[in-house]
Amino acid sequence: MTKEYSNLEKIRLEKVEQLREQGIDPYPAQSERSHTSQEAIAAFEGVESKEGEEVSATLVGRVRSLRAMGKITFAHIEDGSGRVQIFLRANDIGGEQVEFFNKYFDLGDFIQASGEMFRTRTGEVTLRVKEFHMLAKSITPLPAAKDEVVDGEVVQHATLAEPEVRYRQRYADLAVNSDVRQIFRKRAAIIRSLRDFLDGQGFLEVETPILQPIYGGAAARPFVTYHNQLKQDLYLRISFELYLKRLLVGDIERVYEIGRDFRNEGVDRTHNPEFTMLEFYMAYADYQQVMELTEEMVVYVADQVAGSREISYQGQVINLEPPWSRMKLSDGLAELVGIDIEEHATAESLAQAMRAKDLEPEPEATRGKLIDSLIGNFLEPNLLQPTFLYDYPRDISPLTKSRPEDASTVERFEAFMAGMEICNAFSELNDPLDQEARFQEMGRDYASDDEERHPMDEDYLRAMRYGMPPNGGFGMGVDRLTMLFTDTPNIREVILFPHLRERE
RNA sequence: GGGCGCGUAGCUCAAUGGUAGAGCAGUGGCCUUUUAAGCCAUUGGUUGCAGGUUCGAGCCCUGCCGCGCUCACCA
Repeated sequence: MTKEYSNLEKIRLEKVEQLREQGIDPYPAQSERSHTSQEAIAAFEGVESKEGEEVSATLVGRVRSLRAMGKITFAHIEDGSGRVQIFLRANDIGGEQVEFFNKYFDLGDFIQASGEMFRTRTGEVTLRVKEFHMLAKSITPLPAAKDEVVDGEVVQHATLAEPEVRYRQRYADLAVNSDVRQIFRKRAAIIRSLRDFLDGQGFLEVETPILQPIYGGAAARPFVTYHNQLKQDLYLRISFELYLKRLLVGDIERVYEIGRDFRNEGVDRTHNPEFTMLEFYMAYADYQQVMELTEEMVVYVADQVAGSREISYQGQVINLEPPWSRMKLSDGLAELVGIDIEEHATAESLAQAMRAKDLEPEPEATRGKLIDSLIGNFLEPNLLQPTFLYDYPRDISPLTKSRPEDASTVERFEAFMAGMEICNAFSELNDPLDQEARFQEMGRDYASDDEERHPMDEDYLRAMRYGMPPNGGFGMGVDRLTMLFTDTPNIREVILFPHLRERE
């Protein structure tokens, strides 16, 4: 397939040809810079008041605006540090050079320009260009029409808005929307601060297999692939849990991993087929201690990246200051749904109570799955301020320690804020006999073709039989945390290349 | 997967079923301190794709493709 060039592209291709005919390489390998644009501005402002001092600079960047006015031309170029105005004048470089610039430079081209910094009559620190050359010619016009600078802020007019194009052509989105670049800088800062925090707490960062012969650690459908030489199916991990806990058996007391999980499930505003997870496991801690560490960690991130413990998310102010609310799951459901799950020990009984409230329980669901649906439908959307919901039903928590005083519930919590689930944590089950029984229970409760069923992991049981210290574990969706801190309503805004259906 | 909505020039958007348009970008001019520069002129379209209804379809109908919102499943 050959590309059909648009009329605008054809004109620029012609310019490329003409440059080559003049012996000018439109894509040279060498470039130089003495200052970033902001460094050059700062350097000039530093010496501006001093007599006879000049700032010479060689700047590089992308041409973002062009104002040709006969014998002079103004333009803005943008580099990683920001924008700076450049000024070409026939008096300085001759009329032919100005004409050359006007003829061959388009919006989006990369340029290198050298000269002295000065301040224009209207007060903008600007590079008076002595020399310039093309660093890379842009063929396809960037989809930005016009920018305006108001009080140092770039205001964009009629900029790329179509979400489909923004996600499919993220490069154009980033090139044109500086606020999008800002989101991904913040994302990196969030991940860096999570690492800082955990490293500071004595956790060891590890990497465990993404291709797993047996998937586990969560209830989700996996992606399946095949290894040719081993002649076996492998699954892309749906969680890191079972591998990280094997490391506790290996006497690593505190361990974490930040990486990608893959779940073959629906795609929507808060779900991407691959997403970034943080899991940590902490020997000699239980879920109550993990709760406290969770608060500390999120507040640490807030201090580092937001500079405030109050953040604004989609018009809501969220106060991250510990301690967060703690709500026992059964109390929460009693209050918000009016059903006391402790009075309904079986799925049948609970389903009946739901029907009495005009709810439609899913027919084959277990008691735990019914409770889970009540959480998702009634609690989650209402939990705007940070809240720990704790003590979950046993049958949807097959890796979690039961509560000593009530074997039907387990020591597990999830944290919610802004109507979103942020993390999931528990006192990890370390009794190999109980664990084996749970795997068998799962086998009974789920149909044999239900891919969400936890497969029996014999090696994991063997590890546990060697002895696993009591420990608290934690998992958090990093993308969702990033959504909170960047005030974005869609997970695709915080993933550089989100999955869309393939086109053509 | 279901429901609702959207898809028009490079970008942002118009267009009662009746000649597909504007601003910006582009092209050609004028212009030596502009900054959404200005002024004059001007190019640019298989209206997502394929059918149908109609004298006539961007608009109405059907199917398909893609995206968004939403419900279901999930983190």
